[in-house]
Amino acid sequence: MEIFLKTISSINDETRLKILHFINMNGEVCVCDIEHSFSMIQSRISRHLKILKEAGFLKVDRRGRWAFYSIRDPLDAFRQSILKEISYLNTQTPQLKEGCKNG
Amino acid sequence: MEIFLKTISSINDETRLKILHFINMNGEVCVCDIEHSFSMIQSRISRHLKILKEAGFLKVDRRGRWAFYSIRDPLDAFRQSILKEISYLNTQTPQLKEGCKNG
DNA sequence: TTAATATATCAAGATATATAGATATAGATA
DNA sequence: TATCTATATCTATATATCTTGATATATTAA
Repeated sequence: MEIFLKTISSINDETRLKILHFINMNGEVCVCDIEHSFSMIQSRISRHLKILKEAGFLKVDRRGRWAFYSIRDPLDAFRQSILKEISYLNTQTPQLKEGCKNG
Repeated sequence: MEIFLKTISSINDETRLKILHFINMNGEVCVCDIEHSFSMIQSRISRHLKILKEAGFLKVDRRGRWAFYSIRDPLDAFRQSILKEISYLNTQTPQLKEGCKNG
């Protein structure tokens, strides 16, 4: 029950739905890429990513000073069905903008 | 997006998950049955039922002074997958208690 | 019509969540 | 070491949601 509610509440937010869809479309991205693509301050992005990670949708790979987020793989059938449903929504996702000062 | 968020926020609540599962197990029930089975005040049940109905999970059939709620049929694949996922949760559902003074 | 039952809605207080801005941590580089 | 970049976390405020109790509406029965 707790895990289910954590999963559900993680997608009960338009910003997180957009971030999730953005990562699903673009593959592995770092926090500053999302920050600049969405024009949102870093603390906000970071907080949402944490929630999506703890809900089982995302994984992080830390390389150097960057944290690369991507869709967790393998993903169970229920979370997959949620991702599919989100992809059906007509939500406009921003273009990927490389945001980091050092590539 | 709006409809999706309405669907998601409707199941982002433990009470509603239990009510939804209860109806899924017991078929058609009236408000006072739920009220007495859950030992919750009527306004609370009524409010949650409205939210679940507007989220597309339930339908109402008004007969006499009673409102009978049941799972909407047909139900789309996504909401079906949610119901299935809820049925997997180890949530203890109360026994059905007929709550109305006149049967 | 009057009263009782069933349900819906409203209003106020309590709790949860999102946001921005500030601060902390950690790796890279000079 | 000192500094810069990237990310995470904390705090305060704003906003949304849940709960209860009161009230409103509708149906049935006396």
